[in-house]
Amino acid sequence: MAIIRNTIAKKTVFEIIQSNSTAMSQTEIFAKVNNICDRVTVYRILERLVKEVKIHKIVNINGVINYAPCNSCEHEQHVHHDHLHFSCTTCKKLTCISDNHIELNIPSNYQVAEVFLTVSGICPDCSI
Amino acid sequence: MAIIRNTIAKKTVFEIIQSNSTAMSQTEIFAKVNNICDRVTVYRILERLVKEVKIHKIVNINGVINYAPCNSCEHEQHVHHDHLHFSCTTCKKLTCISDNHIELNIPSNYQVAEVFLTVSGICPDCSI
DNA sequence: TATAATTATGCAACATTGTTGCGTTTATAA
DNA sequence: TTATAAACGCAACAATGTTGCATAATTATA
Repeated sequence: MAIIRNTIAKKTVFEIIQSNSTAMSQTEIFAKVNNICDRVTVYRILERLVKEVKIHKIVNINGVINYAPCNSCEHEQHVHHDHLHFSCTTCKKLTCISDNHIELNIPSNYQVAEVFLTVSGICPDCSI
Repeated sequence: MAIIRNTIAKKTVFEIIQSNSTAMSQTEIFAKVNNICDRVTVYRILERLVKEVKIHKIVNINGVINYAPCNSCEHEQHVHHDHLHFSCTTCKKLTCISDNHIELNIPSNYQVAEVFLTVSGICPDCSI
């Protein structure tokens, strides 16, 4: 029964993630917190926000971990975030696209937990 | 019109990737090359093999880049590798599962290049 | 065959991203 | 107001990936 504290740094980090239209990496987030806290603190805040299901992790196609708010999932009960992510090869931005129900053909001896679906290509902003 | 050389190190790296049932990270591959070359060379070989479409990159759910042979795609023409990857949360192994054709609902202003579909869970070997 | 051109390599150094330990500070509950 | 648990800063470390440059090896060409 850990007590959750809503510190200034945590609020700031969450607001930064929420106000951005695309998913953000720790580096991008840290660049926006204006040194109100240490970069290690940002890592720890992100960890906590993920645990509290306020944000979720998405791995970009280059291996960098990005974070996006869980807004679109709040009204539903699933924690799996099996929506689609679009990774722009030009601006490198990662965008969450509305839920996509997908049918998978996975052998029955595999126990499925989460589905990660990322599509790469060029986003509307970059295709002029 | 660069000339491609098939060096011992390159052959070895390719054979290691081909003979493994799951996708491998640079670290795992380097551990198997028995110091016949430097770790930087392994990185450069992997880069070349990807460019030559002999292997393909897959990002694991933890952000680590893995490499798998392009065998299953050779008889077809697509370079998109839009098959499914299974990422075991227990043994951390990444396995390529046979092609899965998936229907996506992506807004038309997004130009799709590649589809990355990774499912996490427990693989047959780990579910006893 | 000798030499030039190009590809591949090794090594060192660096960059980025993420983690851990520990002492200190701060917020919340009593 | 004080005790306690959560959050933080700092330093140090670890893993992964990159770059520059000199050298080695292979291929082309004279």
